Amino acid sequence: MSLPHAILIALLERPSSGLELTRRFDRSIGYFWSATHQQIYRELGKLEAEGHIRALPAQQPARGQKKRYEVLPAGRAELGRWTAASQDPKPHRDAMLLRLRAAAVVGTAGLEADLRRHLDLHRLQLAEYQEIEKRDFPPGNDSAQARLQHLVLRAGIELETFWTQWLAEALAELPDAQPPVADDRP
Amino acid sequence: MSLPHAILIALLERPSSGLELTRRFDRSIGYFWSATHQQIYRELGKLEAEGHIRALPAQQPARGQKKRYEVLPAGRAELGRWTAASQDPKPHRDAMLLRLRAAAVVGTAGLEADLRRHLDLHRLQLAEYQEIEKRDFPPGNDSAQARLQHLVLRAGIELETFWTQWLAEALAELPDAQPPVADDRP
DNA sequence: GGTTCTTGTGCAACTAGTTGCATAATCCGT
DNA sequence: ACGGATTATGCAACTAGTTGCACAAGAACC
Repeated sequence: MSLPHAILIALLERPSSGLELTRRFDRSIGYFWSATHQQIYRELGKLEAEGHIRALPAQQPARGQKKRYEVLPAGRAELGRWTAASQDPKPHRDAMLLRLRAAAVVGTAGLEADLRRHLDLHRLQLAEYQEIEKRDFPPGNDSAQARLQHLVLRAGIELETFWTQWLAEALAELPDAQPPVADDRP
Repeated sequence: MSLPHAILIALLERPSSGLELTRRFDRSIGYFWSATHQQIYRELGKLEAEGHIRALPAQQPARGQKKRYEVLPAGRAELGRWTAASQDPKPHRDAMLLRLRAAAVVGTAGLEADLRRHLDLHRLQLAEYQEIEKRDFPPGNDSAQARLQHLVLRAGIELETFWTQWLAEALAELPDAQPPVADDRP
């Protein structure tokens, strides 16, 4: 039940319209809490009804018109409450690990292509994170806020690093597969 | 849509009743695909209706009676098909990362206790994985099946290792928190 | 020999997330 | 000005997962 809170964070960082939020969920926020535009619009409606956000006054509040939202004090309070509240870690579900375990029983036939594809996807994501790190977190900026944001980004970097290494190992385990192409970026 | 396949894997590894499956989902399989007993019973019903599994003939098929299931050829075929099919990686959602990002905006007050609690939980899980590794994968066993299973377990170990390190770093970032107690197991 | 505890099975309702489509406004070439 | 592409907003139906409870059978209590 965290989508509303993800939206509150995004809106606190910058008031936005539904579409702008959607774009930002495709980038930064979405890296660890993804959402589609349909979910976002639905949630914006609820958050407005609850008095946590409000639409900035616009010319005509009609369909197909941009509507920008900002967070109200009640919304900021709710976010603070949620952040501090104790929450159990959600159980993971990872289909690729499951498929490897299935492969131990029914064989590895047909797995190689998808392992390779996932490896490429994770390498791409890792490169994107490293790009962001270079751009937004040059050494020397040590404000508390920047350090926290950097910490979150580093989680992304380290997780993607893990997956690229693990998938490369998995490919090496396949009986008749070529070893994965080395990642020869600098 | 992978719960039915997780169940097929478990049943191929060993035919079981609903409750036995539930227990195994609390341990091994559940480490990367969790499920409650309600989900499992529902899915067993569907899998039986589809002809993927069948109940081993029992004395009285009454309520409150153990019923053991085994996988039929159609079920094994379906699992093979699913394992080889291309699947997009699911977008991640991690509430703790989201909370840290929220903390960058609304402050870190109240976070410390839960960070510490999660750190303990991950350390516990890591210890459990390492125990399993020591018990089930002594050096020298290099059958293809064992290597694949070990690979999956190592993913769990490395992910938990990452989280314990990351959470310790996060605690170190909190303004007025003590550093996390060192993990002084051997 | 009734009571309560534990084990095993299951339904129903709810919540969160996904997929597919609908609609309005605006921009842009002709 | 007209007609199609793009931008922006949104509803509805579906799927997957969670929560809460119900009920039957046997064990164990005493």
